[in-house]
Amino acid sequence: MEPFNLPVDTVSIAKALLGVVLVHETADGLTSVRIVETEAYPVGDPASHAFRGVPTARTRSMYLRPGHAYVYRAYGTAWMLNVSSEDAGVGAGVLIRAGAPLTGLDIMQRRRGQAPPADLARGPGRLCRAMGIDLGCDGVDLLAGGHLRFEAGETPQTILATPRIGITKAADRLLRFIVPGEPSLSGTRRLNLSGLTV
DNA sequence: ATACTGATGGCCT
DNA sequence: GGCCATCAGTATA
Repeated sequence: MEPFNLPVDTVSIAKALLGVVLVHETADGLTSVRIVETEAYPVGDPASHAFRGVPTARTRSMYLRPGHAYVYRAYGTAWMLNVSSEDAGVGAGVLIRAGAPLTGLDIMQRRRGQAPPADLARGPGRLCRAMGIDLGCDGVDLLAGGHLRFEAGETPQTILATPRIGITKAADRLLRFIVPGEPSLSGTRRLNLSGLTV
């Protein structure tokens, strides 16, 4: 297993995670995706669950040192996977918004129902659903080589920063990071800039 | 193709 | 009681 390290700064982690392989081994088998879309929720960000700076029962994992899973439920139906950032005791994180499926496509399809391969982990809720990630994964050290873990992947050629999706506060900040052109990018609006689909 | 809506848990004032 | 870091389904074009 490859040694794997992350920077500490939230925005740096959000960029560094693009191209990284996320692996989950469960009783169903092994699934993995290549991360193509992330969002940073830095210290002081009004859109962050840790905005107040005080850990709660839900958000305590955001205060762990970089590389731990913070899993929560959005809108009562979808799980969201985040990666803690900044030093221990500081609340911040990076939302994993989408991945390109690599292995275990059959398992993902069993969990998600019939869907085009590129759509299986397209969106933060779908990614968790496809990979079997739920509250039980909260607090896991993703750098420790366990069942839910990061593995080194191919560094993307280019990274693009865009506004974040689905939030109302600080919506103008360019804290969503994508690998341009990936078919597994989320968002109903797909911009097409001079022939390049982002 | 886009637009709207219901389901639903947990945290907020 | 209101507000979401969402998704799948339905309706309309």
